[in-house]
Amino acid sequence: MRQILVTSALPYANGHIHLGHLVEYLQTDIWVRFQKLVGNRCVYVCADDTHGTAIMISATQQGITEEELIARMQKAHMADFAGFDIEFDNYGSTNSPENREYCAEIWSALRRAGLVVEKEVTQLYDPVAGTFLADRQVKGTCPKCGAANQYGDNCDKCGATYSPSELKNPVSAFTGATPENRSANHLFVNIERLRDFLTEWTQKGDHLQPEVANYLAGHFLHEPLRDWDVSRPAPYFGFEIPDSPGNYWYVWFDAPIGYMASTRQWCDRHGENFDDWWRSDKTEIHHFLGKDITYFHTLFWPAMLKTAKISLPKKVHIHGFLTVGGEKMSKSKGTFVRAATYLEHLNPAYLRYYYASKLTARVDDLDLNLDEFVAKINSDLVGKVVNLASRAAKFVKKTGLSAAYPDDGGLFRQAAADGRTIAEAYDECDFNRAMRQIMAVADRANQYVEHAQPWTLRADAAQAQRLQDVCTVALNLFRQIVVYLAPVLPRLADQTAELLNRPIRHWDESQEPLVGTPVSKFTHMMKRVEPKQVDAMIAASAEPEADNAAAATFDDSPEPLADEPLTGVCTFDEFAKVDLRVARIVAAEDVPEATKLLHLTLSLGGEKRLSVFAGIKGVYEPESLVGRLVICVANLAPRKMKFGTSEGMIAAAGAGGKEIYLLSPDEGAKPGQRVH
RNA sequence: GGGCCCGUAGCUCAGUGGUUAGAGCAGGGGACUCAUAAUCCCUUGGUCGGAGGUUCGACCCCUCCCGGGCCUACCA
Repeated sequence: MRQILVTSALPYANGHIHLGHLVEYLQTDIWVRFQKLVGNRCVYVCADDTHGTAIMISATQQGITEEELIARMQKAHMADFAGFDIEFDNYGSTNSPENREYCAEIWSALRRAGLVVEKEVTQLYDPVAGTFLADRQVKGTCPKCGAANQYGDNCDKCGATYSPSELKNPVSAFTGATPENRSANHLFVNIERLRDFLTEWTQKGDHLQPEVANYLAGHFLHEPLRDWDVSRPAPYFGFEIPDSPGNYWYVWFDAPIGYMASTRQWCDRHGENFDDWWRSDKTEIHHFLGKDITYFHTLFWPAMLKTAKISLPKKVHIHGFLTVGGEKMSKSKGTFVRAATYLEHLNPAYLRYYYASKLTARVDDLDLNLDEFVAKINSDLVGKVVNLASRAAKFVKKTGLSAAYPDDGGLFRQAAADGRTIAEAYDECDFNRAMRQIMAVADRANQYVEHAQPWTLRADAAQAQRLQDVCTVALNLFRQIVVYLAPVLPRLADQTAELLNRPIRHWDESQEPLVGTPVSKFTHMMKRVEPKQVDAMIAASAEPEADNAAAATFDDSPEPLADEPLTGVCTFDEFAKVDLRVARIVAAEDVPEATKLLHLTLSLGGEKRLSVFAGIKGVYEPESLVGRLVICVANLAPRKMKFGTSEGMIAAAGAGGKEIYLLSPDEGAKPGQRVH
């Protein structure tokens, strides 16, 4: 039995999980579930990556503390992962005491090894945000062609390159302030001194995919490795460096250490010894990550681990990016789909299978083609796999499976033997190959049913035994397929366990046929995907194209959002409970005894009226309201008030007091229409 | 500006320095009706992005070009 520790890259706490992230978490989760299913001891840890300038600035813009921001985002991330059946053994945060502890430990090892050097760095500084800026965080007018709103390093329009100080009208991308030059001392790690080790480790021992090893050899290791800048001056959201007050560890220093910190939390919860997992040959460590962060994990991270005498990863599995319809994900096209949005429209099993069917052990990008997505789910999962149970189960509902496994022409044995190559494909992360082989088993099973014609057998009472046998074969082949698919489709495995009254706990359940068990009533295990559902998801994800030039001229204050920060995620179902309607105010009268209330009568068209008390007295005159359209909550539970019962609520923005702004629909809206 | 990856049938992808380049889906024809318009049988379809080169021989090696995606820009 292998003992395996698995990580996925830590998602940054500055944004929500989207379909691109899920390539990695699903790939990892499938691999982990496979390892657990075959009986290996496997622990899967992850955490939110919470430090850095971007978090600091976001928090300021939202008017909340960094801690609040990262706590909210962690909650959202964990909900998204759970929604996709991604099961971490521990999900931590880089802003944890455990992480600080391991950062200090590795840091002192780097110091002891004499690898830390100090150098002065001159950088652009944003005096308003009070923070240093990378070149990319400065924008201005291109000095060559005059194109507006270009980054501080080169021009997208004419391709010219320059330094940020050459930009005309340079501004901070965060605050719009004019940046200035400032110098500060930074701490660097001299990894050139570990060149021999890094060359050996990256080029030998199968720790990396071949293309990754080649890339490193050609791109980094052919020249002296530059010192790695691992500190940032205050203010910075992160951990202050103990022996360098006023300096903080750069987010990329403490992020991978978060793998250890998260493991530590798991160990503490389970009475495990941390050193058995990170300082022992008996544990294999596997990292899964995207190609953009290759060098952090294949040069700096091994260098840190080596120096601190901590276990090196056995394998770093690097994957490509997600494209949708062959293109980069786009917010304006609606292909930048958040995990939460997907879950409102589609079953997570669909995406799990689709990605599995496309993932290989290589670094290639993965394309999500939406038409193919629909076709593949309907054809493979519903048409081939679930169909097997669907066409056989009801014939044996009364009898259960045969007492002895009948002659099936060697089909079960063949598929059992296929389990070995399927398992190999899983273990090598070649899920595409595994899925192809599993579907081949499903094809053979459908051919078998076609040939055996249970629908003919059932018409002849003398063939009852034969009918039961045929269905026993069909259901066993189905179950075998479900075992093979269990890492990808855990819910299907559970449903199958219920149908056949036998849990699926181990890969080896695919090796012996199941006989003599009762068969439960068959219910649909997975619905076909309707293209309409996919369209709805894309429509829900589409954001109008932001015109950068125009956006720059708006100068909306961040205060309203800061005063009332965004609330937690609301699912579509929750939102759908609120029935918002267009309504016409047909009567409005003062309530003399009340200080804030007006009594409004709303028409939803036809005879439908709602009597509503609204707290807008003194802001709107009753006469001016009659005839206008508003948006109301039409299904709000009626509420008894001092002056009568209020049957709804009209929607308005503003802080209250004199600041109340009723919402109006655009022209053409009709009373009674629902707001979606 | 530097670099990486990809470009094989309509779509998504396998594939090996060597006989007639494969699969799934889609398309066409037929069968069946147990099943979520599912299944089964047969079948159309590719000058392997383009141009050179190496080789007895290249889709697979080299060069250049074109197209697509991505990373990075001296805090790699």
